[in-house]
Amino acid sequence: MEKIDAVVALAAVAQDNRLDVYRLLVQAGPEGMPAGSIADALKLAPNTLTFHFDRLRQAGLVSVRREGRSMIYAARYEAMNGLIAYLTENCCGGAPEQRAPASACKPARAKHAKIPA
Amino acid sequence: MEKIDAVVALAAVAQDNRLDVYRLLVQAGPEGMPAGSIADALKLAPNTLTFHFDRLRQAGLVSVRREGRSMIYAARYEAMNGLIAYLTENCCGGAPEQRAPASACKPARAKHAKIPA
DNA sequence: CCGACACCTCGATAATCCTAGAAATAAAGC
DNA sequence: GCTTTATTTCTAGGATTATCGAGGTGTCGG
Repeated sequence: MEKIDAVVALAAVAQDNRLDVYRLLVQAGPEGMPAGSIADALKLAPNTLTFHFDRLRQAGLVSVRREGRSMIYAARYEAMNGLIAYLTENCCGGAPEQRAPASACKPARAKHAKIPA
Repeated sequence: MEKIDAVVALAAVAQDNRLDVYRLLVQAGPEGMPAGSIADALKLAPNTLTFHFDRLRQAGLVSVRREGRSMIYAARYEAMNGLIAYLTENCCGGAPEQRAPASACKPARAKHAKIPA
C-alpha cells in the first residue's frame, strides 16, 4: 500500500459519522446494507450520507451495488486489513518478524448471520 | 478506547506530514528525536512542525521531553497498539476469537538493545 | 403514462485545517 | 548581561471539510 492510499483511508475513518457508518457496515457483514437503513440507523440526511459514502468508497473501504431502488453498501474487509498491515509494518520498523498477522479482520457472521434488527 | 479517541488518533495520522513525522519517530526508537532533526529530515518549517506535533501529542501518539535546548519527541507505541486493537475489535464485530493479538507494535531497534522476548 | 419512492447532484455556508511570517520564550556559552 | 541556538506562540491567510436545502435521476407499482 502506498502512503497516499493510507492517508486517504485513514482520513476516511477519521470522522465521527463515517466511523459510525463503517462500523455499521462491518457488523452488517459482507452482504451489506441499503443506504436508507443506514440513514435511518444513524439519523443522517441522505445527501450528507452520500457525501460520506463517496469518501469511504474513494478510500476503497466500502463497495456499492444497486438492488432495485436501493443502493447496497458493504464493507471491503481486505482494505482494512491492508491498512492495518501498512500501519504495523511501519510501526515495527526494522523488526519484520514481529509484524502482526496480515489478516486480522475477517467478515463476522458471514453465512447464517442475522444481526438483531 | 473511546470512539472519540480513535477518531482523534486516526485524524492525527491521516495527514501527509504527520504520517511522515510519526513514521520517522517510530523508526527512531523509544529514545526519540529532537524537533530540529525532524524538521531537517522532512524539510518542514519549525513552526509548522510544532503545529503537527501538537496534534500528534494531543492524540497521545507521541510524547515530548526537554533536553537542554532541544525538545525530544518520541513515539508512544502503546497508543498505536490501542488504536489497532480498537479497529480490529470493531472490525471483527461479534467474533472476538478472531481478533488480532493486542500488541502488534513494539519499539524497533532500541539503540543496540535487544527487543525483550 | 403517472405518481411514489430511494437516492444522488448541485450550490451555498460555516467550521476547521494547514501553512507561513513575525515575534516571543527558554537554555547555553561567552 | 548579551548573543546564539532551538523551539514555541501569535496572527492571518487560503484551502479543505461537513452539512443543509432544493432540485434531479433512476426504479417500481399501478
